[in-house]
Amino acid sequence: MANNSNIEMCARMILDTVPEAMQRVRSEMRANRAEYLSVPQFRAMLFLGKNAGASQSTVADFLGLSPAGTSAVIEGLVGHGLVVRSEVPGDRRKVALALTAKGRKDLERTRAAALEGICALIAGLGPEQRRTVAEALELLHGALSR
Amino acid sequence: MANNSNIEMCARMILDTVPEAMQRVRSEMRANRAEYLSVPQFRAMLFLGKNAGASQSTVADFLGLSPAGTSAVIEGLVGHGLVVRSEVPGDRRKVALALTAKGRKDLERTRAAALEGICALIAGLGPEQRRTVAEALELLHGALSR
DNA sequence: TATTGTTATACTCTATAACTATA
DNA sequence: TATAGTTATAGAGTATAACAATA
Repeated sequence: MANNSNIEMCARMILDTVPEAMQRVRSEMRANRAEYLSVPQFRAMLFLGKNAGASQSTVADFLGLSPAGTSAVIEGLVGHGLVVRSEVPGDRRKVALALTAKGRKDLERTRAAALEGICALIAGLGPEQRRTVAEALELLHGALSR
Repeated sequence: MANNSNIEMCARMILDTVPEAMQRVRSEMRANRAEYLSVPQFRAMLFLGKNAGASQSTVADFLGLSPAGTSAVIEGLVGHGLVVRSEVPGDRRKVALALTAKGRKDLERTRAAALEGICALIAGLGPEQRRTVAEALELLHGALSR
């Protein structure tokens, strides 16, 4: 019962705070020179920055989107010249995705701007409070990844 | 410099984890009988459940949306018969919003289902880990609300 | 048959701009 | 002039379903 209230309070905080934080992250991204990159597009680029040559279904898994949705997100990035699709020798169904030179440059800039904006949002927290937040988000990330 | 790395790591965790958590919250809501309520619509209803008679601009502040966007969200709720608009005596520009009886009933059901879904997501965490997460989200909520 | 990806469709989100009505 | 809200418009996000190509 104490256990029950514990887990429910945690769930309530997630329901209250995650959408709020998401709104702010999105606003920060738009405000800080990332006008033409949506959050899913940005996340796809972050993933491709670390996983060059990934297939579209791999990206879909990472983004948590349907194949159709992922296709649309990637299509936008290709349209902006940030990502290229190429064939995978050996399995002609698959598409290998990678950042272009422009994509890598823009990712770097956007990433720095987004981080700066988020730093501004949490500037009011003290060092150990930030440590608590970082630790908790790591826990949450682990729980959601399973 | 240690300070700098601390704040930047926290920002990086936010950028990594908040969108991921948002995806899962949305999926849970859709899966658990809340098919016809989007996250912003649900949040608006939660707010109106505690702030009956609120004006649309008050809801806009809470949601972090523009007046136009808020108008659209509310329009959807009115269309589903979950919210009613009424006049404010004394200032005929304003609109007072409130849940209908159906709205209150659906909110209760949706809220329970959403919490249950989120509880399932974090079931893998231990009690003190959940306490850390809840505490951190409270800190984050406080930081974002300023 | 199962997998990878696309196209079609539909509804919602989100923003900006222009507008009406009221204060 | 300033505020509350709506309408118009546009580009993304997100889902499902139907499809083509490949394995």
